[in-house]
Amino acid sequence: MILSTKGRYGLKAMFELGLQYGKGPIPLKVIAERQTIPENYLEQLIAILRKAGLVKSVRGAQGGYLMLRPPEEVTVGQVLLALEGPMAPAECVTDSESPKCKLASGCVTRGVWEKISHSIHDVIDTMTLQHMIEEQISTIEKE
Amino acid sequence: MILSTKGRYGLKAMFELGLQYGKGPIPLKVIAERQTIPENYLEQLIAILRKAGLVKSVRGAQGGYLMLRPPEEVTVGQVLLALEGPMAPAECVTDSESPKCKLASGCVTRGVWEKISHSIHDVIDTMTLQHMIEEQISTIEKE
DNA sequence: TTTAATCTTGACAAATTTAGTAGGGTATTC
DNA sequence: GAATACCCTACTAAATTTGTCAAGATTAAA
Ligand code: FES
Ligand code: FES
Repeated sequence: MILSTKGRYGLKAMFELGLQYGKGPIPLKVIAERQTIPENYLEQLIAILRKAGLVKSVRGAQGGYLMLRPPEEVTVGQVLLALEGPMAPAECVTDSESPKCKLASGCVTRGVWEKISHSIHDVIDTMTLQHMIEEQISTIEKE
Repeated sequence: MILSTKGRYGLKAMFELGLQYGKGPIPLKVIAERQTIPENYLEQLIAILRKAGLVKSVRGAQGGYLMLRPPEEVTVGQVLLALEGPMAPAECVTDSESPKCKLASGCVTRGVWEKISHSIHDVIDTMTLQHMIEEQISTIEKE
């Protein structure tokens, strides 16, 4: 159960956008180079993030992408939700309105999925891009 | 990021085998019916579990499958590892010997993947089939 | 106003995974 | 030897993953 490159590339890209926050737009090309992501593929990923309302675009020369909100307000969970769908082991433990599992009562695995889901969300819903940035700074200082 | 049916069916099947522990082999057909899993497909899944050393088979009439160890000693994590591969968001935070991520130092997302991985394993490596069985019994009693 | 930078959209596609289906073979028991 | 049940392999339709490519729209800057 490894995440797809969508989530892995996408979070790296959002980190770069977080670093840049408040300093104007940054073109995709730069992000793609820094994080070694195929530029054309990243284009598709950032389109998803744009539609999810996490970033906005500025067209034309000197244009690029920028975050709509400060990195303190954007959680890892929001990014992964947009790119990977609900971060839960089964649909029935998602907040989505589809209860799907009719067998919910009497289902022997539901309890497990709920516990896994909660533990994942404890992490990703509290961790923001700002936390990632701070962590990165402190590991660099140690070298 | 929803688990595939491999993991979802497989854990349900292991639950049934856990219930049956100590009472002789149980045929696949019964498990498939109780948990509504296509029998032929379950055959492939249980082959994986057998190769992983979690169950053994008894051939012939009155045969079937049984768990090698008591349900207290089998964790959800062992089952999911066999069926879904490492339960981590990225390869680099797996115990496997492939360090893959050459960029580990300087990687901005690794910290996130580590935290997610730990929180998942906190749950699945401590939860056993016996826990699932007990939980199931207590929810039935409440009705 | 022209040019270059940049986003936007949509098409295409190879490789892999998912979620089965089908069927013949083998071992065991009654 | 008939019934039961595991064992193994092959096949497949559909979806997802992981991109690549090309044409066009928009805007800033020269
Ligand atoms: S897997 Fe959803 S209720 Fe059982
Ligand atoms: S994703 Fe593995 S070290 Fe960065």
